[in-house]
Amino acid sequence: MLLENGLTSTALKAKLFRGFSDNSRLIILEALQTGPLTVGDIVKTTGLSQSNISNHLSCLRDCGLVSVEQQGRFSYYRLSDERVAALLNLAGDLLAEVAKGVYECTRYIGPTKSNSPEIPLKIIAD
Amino acid sequence: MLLENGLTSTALKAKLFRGFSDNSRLIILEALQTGPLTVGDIVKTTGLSQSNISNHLSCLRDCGLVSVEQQGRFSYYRLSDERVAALLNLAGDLLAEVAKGVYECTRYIGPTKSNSPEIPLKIIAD
DNA sequence: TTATCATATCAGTAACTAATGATATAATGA
DNA sequence: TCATTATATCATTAGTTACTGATATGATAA
Repeated sequence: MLLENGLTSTALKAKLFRGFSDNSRLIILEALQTGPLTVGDIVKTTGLSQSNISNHLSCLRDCGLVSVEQQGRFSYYRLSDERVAALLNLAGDLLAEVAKGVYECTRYIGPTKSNSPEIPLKIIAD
Repeated sequence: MLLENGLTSTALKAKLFRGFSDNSRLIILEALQTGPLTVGDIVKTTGLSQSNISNHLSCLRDCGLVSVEQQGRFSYYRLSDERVAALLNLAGDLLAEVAKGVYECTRYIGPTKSNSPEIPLKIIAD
């Protein structure tokens, strides 16, 4: 389907998946699966820098994956819909049963610098 | 959870989502939702170049999202599991009802060169 | 007001990756 | 064998993007 702006629905879907495809964003989304959190809470639980988290939250908010509620100086973030969590869980199932190869995949979908282990990849399941 | 190689399950999940986060890969996956196709079939239906498609298929195959069956000179590719299609469909639901903002989002999750419309983005839903 | 706290914004940089074009491999048919 | 077909591989390049550090905004309290 071609939309009025020239983007196909497939291109939009790819953009949506990009929201989930970054390690830091995924860490944030999974932290929010436990319930609403302030930015400070997320800083504490994830160890990511404040500006990094704010940048990602801005992105996730614009895309509609999370929502915010202001309370004084605090911003409470939460997942905007239970289907966001459903997508995360379905991906977990895929990872466990279907997409085990992701573990060893270093082509295109390579580990980012911050996640690169010094030790070489090693298969722990057979 | 920290795995033996230093990768967390969250980092693995991010890698998995990257398989779905590229426009060309998604075009290929959605083409395969109609059934098994050869590389040549995918070239015809998508208009992408052969080497580009082969590169992406190699990636998708390594990760376990698609599987191949060789028949003579032809390689028949198909989605490896119905849950791959399920994830695509769930993303479609999210796009329609929750993540409408992706449409306008130009921060981080920006349109790639090949998908950039010359005309500016315009909201068609209110 | 002034200081402090919580969060947001932004430019610059380093790193990542998709696409191309050339080439390699491998199977089939003449 | 030689030509053709189908697919795979690979280096290069151009474009994308995550992170940092500095700064801005805005709310609360002293």
